Amino acid sequence: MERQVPIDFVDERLNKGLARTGLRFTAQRRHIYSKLLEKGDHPSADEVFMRAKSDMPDLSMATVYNTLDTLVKCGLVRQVNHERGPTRYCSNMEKHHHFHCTTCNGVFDIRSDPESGEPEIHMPPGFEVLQFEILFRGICPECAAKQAAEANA
Amino acid sequence: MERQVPIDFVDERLNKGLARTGLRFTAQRRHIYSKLLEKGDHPSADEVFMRAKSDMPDLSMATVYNTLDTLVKCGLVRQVNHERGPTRYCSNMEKHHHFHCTTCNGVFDIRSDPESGEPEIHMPPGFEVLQFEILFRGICPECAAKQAAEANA
DNA sequence: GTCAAGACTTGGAATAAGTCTAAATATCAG
DNA sequence: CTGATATTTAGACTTATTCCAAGTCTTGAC
Repeated sequence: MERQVPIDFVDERLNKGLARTGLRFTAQRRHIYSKLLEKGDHPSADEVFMRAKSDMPDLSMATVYNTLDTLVKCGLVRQVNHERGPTRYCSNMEKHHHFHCTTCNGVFDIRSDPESGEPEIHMPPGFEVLQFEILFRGICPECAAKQAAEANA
Repeated sequence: MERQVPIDFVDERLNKGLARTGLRFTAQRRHIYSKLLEKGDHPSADEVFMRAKSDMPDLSMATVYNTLDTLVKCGLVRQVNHERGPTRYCSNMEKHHHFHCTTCNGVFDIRSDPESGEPEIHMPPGFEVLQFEILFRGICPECAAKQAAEANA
Protein backbone atom coordinates (compact mmCIF):
# COMPACT_ATOMS: atom_id res chain seq x y z
CA MET A 1 0.00 0.00 0.00
CA GLU A 2 2.96 2.29 0.73
CA ARG A 3 4.08 4.36 -2.19
CA GLN A 4 7.67 5.29 -2.67
CA VAL A 5 7.55 9.05 -3.05
CA PRO A 6 10.87 10.49 -4.19
CA ILE A 7 11.91 13.10 -1.71
CA ASP A 8 12.73 15.52 -4.51
CA PHE A 9 9.15 15.34 -5.63
CA VAL A 10 7.95 16.18 -2.14
CA ASP A 11 10.44 19.01 -1.81
CA GLU A 12 9.65 20.51 -5.16
CA ARG A 13 5.91 20.56 -4.61
CA LEU A 14 6.22 21.77 -1.09
CA ASN A 15 8.67 24.49 -2.04
CA LYS A 16 6.41 25.75 -4.78
CA GLY A 17 3.40 25.72 -2.52
CA LEU A 18 5.14 27.48 0.33
CA ALA A 19 6.79 30.03 -1.95
CA ARG A 20 3.43 31.01 -3.35
CA THR A 21 2.30 32.05 0.12
CA GLY A 22 5.61 33.30 1.52
CA LEU A 23 5.93 30.55 4.12
CA ARG A 24 9.08 28.71 5.17
CA PHE A 25 10.32 25.27 4.37
CA THR A 26 10.78 23.22 7.55
CA ALA A 27 11.67 19.66 8.40
CA GLN A 28 8.26 19.10 10.02
CA ARG A 29 6.34 20.34 6.99
CA ARG A 30 8.38 18.17 4.69
CA HIS A 31 8.00 15.14 6.90
CA ILE A 32 4.25 15.47 7.33
CA TYR A 33 3.65 16.17 3.68
CA SER A 34 5.70 13.17 2.61
CA LYS A 35 3.77 10.96 5.04
CA LEU A 36 0.55 12.12 3.45
CA LEU A 37 1.75 11.41 -0.06
CA GLU A 38 3.27 8.07 0.86
CA LYS A 39 -0.02 6.48 1.73
CA GLY A 40 -2.56 8.18 -0.48
CA ASP A 41 -5.46 7.66 1.89
CA HIS A 42 -7.61 9.99 4.01
CA PRO A 43 -6.21 10.11 7.52
CA SER A 44 -7.41 12.26 10.39
CA ALA A 45 -5.02 14.66 12.10
CA ASP A 46 -4.56 12.08 14.79
CA GLU A 47 -3.57 9.38 12.33
CA VAL A 48 -1.16 11.74 10.62
CA PHE A 49 0.33 12.49 14.01
CA MET A 50 0.90 8.83 14.81
CA ARG A 51 2.41 8.02 11.45
CA ALA A 52 4.67 11.04 11.47
CA LYS A 53 5.69 10.79 15.10
CA SER A 54 7.17 7.32 14.66
CA ASP A 55 9.97 8.81 12.52
CA MET A 56 10.14 12.16 14.28
CA PRO A 57 9.53 11.60 17.95
CA ASP A 58 9.61 15.23 19.06
CA LEU A 59 6.78 16.19 16.74
CA SER A 60 3.81 17.73 18.53
CA MET A 61 0.13 17.49 17.79
CA ALA A 62 -0.09 21.28 17.53
CA THR A 63 2.42 21.20 14.71
CA VAL A 64 0.42 18.57 12.91
CA TYR A 65 -2.66 20.78 13.03
CA ASN A 66 -0.65 23.84 12.02
CA THR A 67 1.03 22.02 9.20
CA LEU A 68 -2.13 20.49 7.85
CA ASP A 69 -3.73 23.93 7.79
CA THR A 70 -0.65 25.28 6.08
CA LEU A 71 -0.73 22.57 3.44
CA VAL A 72 -4.38 23.29 2.82
CA LYS A 73 -3.63 26.99 2.39
CA CYS A 74 -0.79 26.15 -0.01
CA GLY A 75 -3.17 24.11 -2.12
CA LEU A 76 -1.24 20.88 -1.54
CA VAL A 77 -3.88 19.09 0.48
CA ARG A 78 -7.68 19.08 0.65
CA GLN A 79 -9.77 18.88 3.76
CA VAL A 80 -12.46 16.24 3.73
CA ASN A 81 -15.53 16.41 5.94
CA HIS A 82 -18.40 14.15 5.04
CA GLU A 83 -19.71 13.13 8.42
CA ARG A 84 -19.68 13.91 12.07
CA GLY A 85 -16.17 13.13 13.21
CA PRO A 86 -12.62 14.29 12.81
CA THR A 87 -11.60 16.13 9.66
CA ARG A 88 -9.67 14.02 7.19
CA TYR A 89 -7.01 15.10 4.75
CA CYS A 90 -6.56 14.18 1.13
CA SER A 91 -3.26 14.68 -0.67
CA ASN A 92 -4.62 13.85 -4.10
CA MET A 93 -5.12 17.22 -5.76
CA GLU A 94 -6.20 15.90 -9.13
CA LYS A 95 -9.81 16.63 -9.86
CA HIS A 96 -11.77 13.88 -8.22
CA HIS A 97 -14.74 13.07 -6.03
CA HIS A 98 -15.28 10.94 -2.97
CA PHE A 99 -17.07 7.80 -1.99
CA HIS A 100 -17.92 7.41 1.65
CA CYS A 101 -18.61 3.88 2.88
CA THR A 102 -21.40 4.06 5.43
CA THR A 103 -20.37 0.68 6.82
CA CYS A 104 -16.65 1.10 7.56
CA ASN A 105 -16.51 4.90 7.32
CA GLY A 106 -13.75 4.67 4.78
CA VAL A 107 -13.24 7.37 2.17
CA PHE A 108 -12.23 6.51 -1.38
CA ASP A 109 -11.18 8.71 -4.25
CA ILE A 110 -13.37 8.52 -7.33
CA ARG A 111 -11.66 10.21 -10.19
CA SER A 112 -13.44 12.21 -12.83
CA ASP A 113 -12.69 10.56 -16.11
CA PRO A 114 -9.43 12.19 -17.12
CA GLU A 115 -9.87 11.45 -20.86
CA SER A 116 -13.03 13.37 -21.50
CA GLY A 117 -13.35 16.99 -20.51
CA GLU A 118 -16.86 16.10 -19.37
CA PRO A 119 -17.46 15.54 -15.69
CA GLU A 120 -18.11 11.89 -16.42
CA ILE A 121 -17.68 9.71 -13.40
CA HIS A 122 -16.25 6.27 -13.72
CA MET A 123 -17.32 4.35 -10.64
CA PRO A 124 -14.83 1.57 -10.01
CA PRO A 125 -16.28 -1.94 -9.80
CA GLY A 126 -17.65 -3.17 -6.49
CA PHE A 127 -18.81 0.17 -5.12
CA GLU A 128 -22.52 0.22 -4.37
CA VAL A 129 -23.78 3.78 -4.53
CA LEU A 130 -26.87 4.30 -2.39
CA GLN A 131 -27.03 8.06 -2.58
CA PHE A 132 -25.09 11.02 -3.84
CA GLU A 133 -24.92 14.72 -3.21
CA ILE A 134 -23.25 17.57 -4.99
CA LEU A 135 -21.51 20.11 -2.85
CA PHE A 136 -20.83 23.53 -4.32
CA ARG A 137 -18.45 25.95 -2.69
CA GLY A 138 -18.21 29.61 -3.42
CA ILE A 139 -19.73 32.92 -2.51
CA CYS A 140 -23.38 33.44 -1.70
CA PRO A 141 -25.30 36.36 -3.18
CA GLU A 142 -25.25 38.34 0.04
CA CYS A 143 -21.49 38.03 0.56
CA ALA A 144 -20.82 38.71 -3.11
CA ALA A 145 -22.84 41.93 -2.86
CA LYS A 146 -20.94 43.00 0.25
CA GLN A 147 -17.62 42.37 -1.43
CA ALA A 148 -18.68 44.30 -4.48
CA ALA A 149 -19.78 47.23 -2.30
CA GLU A 150 -16.43 47.24 -0.48
CA ALA A 151 -14.52 47.11 -3.72
CA ASN A 152 -16.33 50.24 -4.88
CA ALA A 153 -15.76 52.14 -1.65
CA MET B 1 -38.32 34.07 6.98
CA GLU B 2 -40.49 32.04 9.35
CA ARG B 3 -42.78 29.59 7.71
CA GLN B 4 -46.13 28.74 9.15
CA VAL B 5 -46.07 24.99 9.38
CA PRO B 6 -49.46 23.51 10.18
CA ILE B 7 -49.11 21.38 13.24
CA ASP B 8 -51.07 18.57 11.58
CA PHE B 9 -48.45 18.39 8.91
CA VAL B 10 -45.70 18.08 11.51
CA ASP B 11 -47.64 15.45 13.41
CA GLU B 12 -48.46 13.39 10.38
CA ARG B 13 -44.91 13.27 9.10
CA LEU B 14 -43.46 12.66 12.50
CA ASN B 15 -45.96 9.93 13.27
CA LYS B 16 -45.21 8.14 10.04
CA GLY B 17 -41.49 8.42 10.57
CA LEU B 18 -41.59 7.22 14.15
CA ALA B 19 -44.02 4.41 13.38
CA ARG B 20 -41.67 3.06 10.74
CA THR B 21 -39.00 2.58 13.38
CA GLY B 22 -41.19 1.71 16.36
CA LEU B 23 -40.37 4.86 18.29
CA ARG B 24 -42.71 6.96 20.39
CA PHE B 25 -44.33 10.28 19.70
CA THR B 26 -43.31 12.81 22.35
CA ALA B 27 -43.83 16.51 22.95
CA GLN B 28 -40.10 17.19 22.63
CA ARG B 29 -39.78 15.40 19.31
CA ARG B 30 -42.76 17.25 17.94
CA HIS B 31 -41.50 20.57 19.17
CA ILE B 32 -37.97 20.16 17.81
CA TYR B 33 -39.16 18.85 14.49
CA SER B 34 -41.59 21.72 14.04
CA LYS B 35 -38.84 24.22 14.87
CA LEU B 36 -36.70 22.69 12.15
CA LEU B 37 -39.46 22.86 9.58
CA GLU B 38 -40.49 26.36 10.56
CA LYS B 39 -37.25 27.95 9.48
CA GLY B 40 -36.02 25.80 6.65
CA ASP B 41 -32.34 26.57 7.22
CA HIS B 42 -29.36 24.53 8.39
CA PRO B 43 -28.93 25.05 12.12
CA SER B 44 -26.40 23.38 14.38
CA ALA B 45 -27.60 21.37 17.39
CA ASP B 46 -26.83 24.40 19.50
CA GLU B 47 -28.99 26.68 17.40
CA VAL B 48 -31.81 24.17 17.47
CA PHE B 49 -31.48 24.04 21.23
CA MET B 50 -31.76 27.81 21.58
CA ARG B 51 -34.73 28.10 19.27
CA ALA B 52 -36.57 25.22 20.85
CA LYS B 53 -35.74 26.11 24.43
CA SER B 54 -37.40 29.52 24.19
CA ASP B 55 -40.81 27.81 23.92
CA MET B 56 -40.00 24.81 26.07
CA PRO B 57 -37.72 25.96 28.86
CA ASP B 58 -37.10 22.57 30.46
CA LEU B 59 -35.70 21.12 27.27
CA SER B 60 -32.19 19.76 27.64
CA MET B 61 -29.31 19.73 25.22
CA ALA B 62 -29.08 15.95 25.51
CA THR B 63 -32.64 15.66 24.26
CA VAL B 64 -31.85 17.87 21.32
CA TYR B 65 -28.98 15.59 20.32
CA ASN B 66 -31.08 12.50 20.90
CA THR B 67 -34.00 13.89 18.95
CA LEU B 68 -31.91 15.04 16.04
CA ASP B 69 -30.40 11.57 15.80
CA THR B 70 -33.87 10.08 16.01
CA LEU B 71 -35.18 12.33 13.24
CA VAL B 72 -32.23 11.37 11.08
CA LYS B 73 -32.95 7.69 11.67
CA CYS B 74 -36.60 8.23 10.82
CA GLY B 75 -35.60 9.80 7.53
CA LEU B 76 -37.15 13.15 8.41
CA VAL B 77 -33.95 15.15 8.60
CA ARG B 78 -30.54 15.02 6.96
CA GLN B 79 -27.22 15.65 8.61
CA VAL B 80 -24.99 18.13 6.85
CA ASN B 81 -21.23 18.19 7.33
CA HIS B 82 -19.26 20.12 4.81
CA GLU B 83 -16.54 21.64 6.92
CA ARG B 84 -14.78 21.48 10.21
CA GLY B 85 -17.32 22.57 12.79
CA PRO B 86 -20.58 21.53 14.33
CA THR B 87 -22.91 19.26 12.40
CA ARG B 88 -25.86 21.00 10.82
CA TYR B 89 -29.33 19.65 10.17
CA CYS B 90 -31.48 19.98 7.10
CA SER B 91 -35.20 19.33 7.20
CA ASN B 92 -35.69 19.55 3.45
CA MET B 93 -35.92 15.94 2.33
CA GLU B 94 -36.63 16.66 -1.31
CA LYS B 95 -33.77 15.69 -3.56
CA HIS B 96 -31.38 18.59 -3.53
CA HIS B 97 -27.77 19.62 -3.21
CA HIS B 98 -25.92 22.19 -1.14
CA PHE B 99 -24.00 25.37 -1.64
CA HIS B 100 -21.53 26.29 1.04
CA CYS B 101 -20.48 29.94 1.22
CA THR B 102 -16.81 30.04 2.11
CA THR B 103 -17.15 33.63 3.28
CA CYS B 104 -20.04 33.50 5.75
CA ASN B 105 -20.13 29.73 6.22
CA GLY B 106 -23.79 29.67 5.28
CA VAL B 107 -25.37 26.60 3.73
CA PHE B 108 -28.00 26.93 1.00
CA ASP B 109 -30.20 24.35 -0.63
CA ILE B 110 -29.77 23.96 -4.37
CA ARG B 111 -32.56 21.93 -5.76
CA SER B 112 -32.20 19.48 -8.59
CA ASP B 113 -34.48 20.64 -11.34
CA PRO B 114 -37.75 19.00 -10.42
CA GLU B 115 -39.18 19.15 -13.95
CA SER B 116 -36.65 17.01 -15.73
CA GLY B 117 -35.74 13.59 -14.45
CA GLU B 118 -32.16 14.50 -15.28
CA PRO B 119 -29.92 15.62 -12.47
CA GLU B 120 -29.86 19.09 -13.99
CA ILE B 121 -28.87 21.71 -11.50
CA HIS B 122 -30.45 25.09 -11.59
CA MET B 123 -28.07 27.43 -9.76
CA PRO B 124 -30.07 30.38 -8.47
CA PRO B 125 -28.84 33.81 -9.51
CA GLY B 126 -26.09 35.47 -7.51
CA PHE B 127 -24.28 32.35 -6.36
CA GLU B 128 -20.66 32.26 -7.49
CA VAL B 129 -19.50 28.68 -7.68
CA LEU B 130 -15.74 28.37 -7.23
CA GLN B 131 -15.56 24.62 -6.89
CA PHE B 132 -17.73 21.59 -6.59
CA GLU B 133 -17.44 18.03 -5.41
CA ILE B 134 -19.64 15.01 -5.72
CA LEU B 135 -20.05 12.90 -2.64
CA PHE B 136 -21.22 9.33 -3.06
CA ARG B 137 -22.41 7.28 -0.14
CA GLY B 138 -22.83 3.58 -0.10
CA ILE B 139 -20.93 0.38 0.48
CA CYS B 140 -17.32 -0.14 -0.49
CA PRO B 141 -16.22 -3.35 -2.24
CA GLU B 142 -14.65 -4.80 0.88
CA CYS B 143 -17.70 -4.25 3.07
CA ALA B 144 -20.03 -5.47 0.34
CA ALA B 145 -18.01 -8.69 0.09
CA LYS B 146 -18.13 -9.19 3.85
CA GLN B 147 -21.89 -8.70 3.89
CA ALA B 148 -22.35 -11.12 1.05
CA ALA B 149 -20.22 -13.73 2.85
CA GLU B 150 -22.25 -13.33 6.03
CA ALA B 151 -25.52 -13.61 4.14
CA ASN B 152 -24.35 -16.97 2.74
CA ALA B 153 -23.21 -18.32 6.10
C1' DG C 1 -58.46 3.03 35.40
C1' DT C 2 -54.12 0.67 37.27
C1' DC C 3 -49.87 -1.33 36.69
C1' DA C 4 -45.57 -3.01 35.05
C1' DA C 5 -42.24 -2.77 31.29
C1' DG C 6 -39.88 -0.28 28.54
C1' DA C 7 -38.98 4.18 26.17
C1' DC C 8 -37.70 8.88 26.82
C1' DT C 9 -35.80 12.92 29.09
C1' DT C 10 -32.73 15.22 32.06
C1' DG C 11 -28.46 17.32 34.22
C1' DG C 12 -24.12 16.64 34.79
C1' DA C 13 -19.86 14.24 34.15
C1' DA C 14 -16.78 12.57 30.68
C1' DT C 15 -14.54 12.51 26.24
C1' DA C 16 -12.87 13.94 21.73
C1' DA C 17 -11.34 17.28 18.46
C1' DG C 18 -9.44 21.37 17.77
C1' DT C 19 -7.62 26.10 19.12
C1' DC C 20 -4.84 29.27 21.73
C1' DT C 21 -0.84 30.95 24.23
C1' DA C 22 3.68 32.09 25.57
C1' DA C 23 8.29 30.59 25.57
C1' DA C 24 11.94 28.27 23.02
C1' DT C 25 13.87 27.34 18.57
C1' DA C 26 14.77 27.52 13.61
C1' DT C 27 15.09 29.98 9.20
C1' DC C 28 16.38 33.55 6.11
C1' DA C 29 18.13 37.88 4.27
C1' DG C 30 21.69 40.89 4.70
C1' DC D 1 27.02 35.74 11.95
C1' DT D 2 23.11 38.31 13.42
C1' DG D 3 18.67 40.22 13.99
C1' DA D 4 13.93 39.90 12.56
C1' DT D 5 10.47 36.95 12.00
C1' DA D 6 8.35 32.48 11.29
C1' DT D 7 7.72 28.09 13.39
C1' DT D 8 7.43 24.63 16.91
C1' DT D 9 6.26 23.01 21.31
C1' DA D 10 3.66 21.59 25.65
C1' DG D 11 -0.01 22.31 27.90
C1' DA D 12 -4.14 24.85 29.10
C1' DC D 13 -8.48 25.85 27.20
C1' DT D 14 -12.83 25.62 24.43
C1' DT D 15 -16.26 23.52 21.85
C1' DA D 16 -19.00 19.73 20.24
C1' DT D 17 -20.68 15.57 21.41
C1' DT D 18 -21.45 11.31 24.04
C1' DC D 19 -22.36 8.77 28.13
C1' DC D 20 -24.67 7.75 32.40
C1' DA D 21 -27.86 6.95 36.05
C1' DA D 22 -32.03 8.62 37.96
C1' DG D 23 -36.52 10.12 37.29
C1' DT D 24 -40.65 10.59 34.24
C1' DC D 25 -43.81 9.40 30.68
C1' DT D 26 -46.33 6.08 27.43
C1' DT D 27 -48.34 2.07 26.29
C1' DG D 28 -50.55 -2.27 26.32
C1' DA D 29 -52.54 -5.85 29.37
C1' DC D 30 -55.67 -6.62 32.65
